Amino acid sequence: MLKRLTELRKSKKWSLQYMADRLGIAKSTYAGYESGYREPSLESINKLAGLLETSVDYLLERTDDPTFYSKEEKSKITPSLNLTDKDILVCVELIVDGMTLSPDELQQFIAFVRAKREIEKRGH
Amino acid sequence: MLKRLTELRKSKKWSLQYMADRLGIAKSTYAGYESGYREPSLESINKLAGLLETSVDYLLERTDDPTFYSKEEKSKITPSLNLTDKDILVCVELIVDGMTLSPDELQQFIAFVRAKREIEKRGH
DNA sequence: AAAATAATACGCGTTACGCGTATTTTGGAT
DNA sequence: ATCCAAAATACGCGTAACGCGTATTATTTT
Repeated sequence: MLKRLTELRKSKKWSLQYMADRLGIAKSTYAGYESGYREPSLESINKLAGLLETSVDYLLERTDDPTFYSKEEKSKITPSLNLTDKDILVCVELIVDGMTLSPDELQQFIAFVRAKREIEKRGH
Repeated sequence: MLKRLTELRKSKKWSLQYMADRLGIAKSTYAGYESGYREPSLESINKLAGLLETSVDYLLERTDDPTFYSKEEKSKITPSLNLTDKDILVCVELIVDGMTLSPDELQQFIAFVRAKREIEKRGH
């Protein structure tokens, strides 16, 4: 039914005609998306998310968070830790069973992961 | 072309048949998605993102971040990480040699640390 | 090497997408 | 309140393409 299409379009005070023009489709076609009479193609839903500045997942109600970060923005805010960085423990505390991980343990862990991945590779 | 469908499916070592069964469609139909011969419906792409534990936006290449998490899960992020929390990877990406750590790898690591600590204890 | 499982290719019937157009509704100006 | 234009909703039709079954080819397993 894509009711969020309607919500977002109205919040921006855009008309069906305007939306249709931006997408390059007929007004009746776009109207069908909002009413649930028709389903947009993947390409169209992709454009729609861009136009409305949100995620496809929000339009499909897989999430309630309407914000969407571009590829560049994402890399700034997504918490991702490079464990191979030997100074990582200076910035963040890693805990197992309530006890802080020592630098030695981290080193051993990395060696462990590398060995395991090598074995898995050969397995193919 | 949805090449990420292929990537994620293979990384989980699932067959076309298995994917088709999980989605409730024919194998040839699903194969069409990966090859680009067919396009999945919104319902199917939604299920696919769920199955492959990622976002629709990632499947459609609107983002390069494969992780998908809800608002509540996001709020778990803190400067100190409890690796024993089985949902930790939902919030934070851990990287070794440029490759994201899988849940399996983290679990094995925790078991590894516990065993090592147990041995050290006996040494006293 | 044979058997089994997985992946790719193709033809066909039917769904439903997208369009144009017509009708109804809304909102602003007089 | 009335008129009018713009916006929204409804509907019929042609056809693109979806989904299926099945056949063929490739890959893995025993």
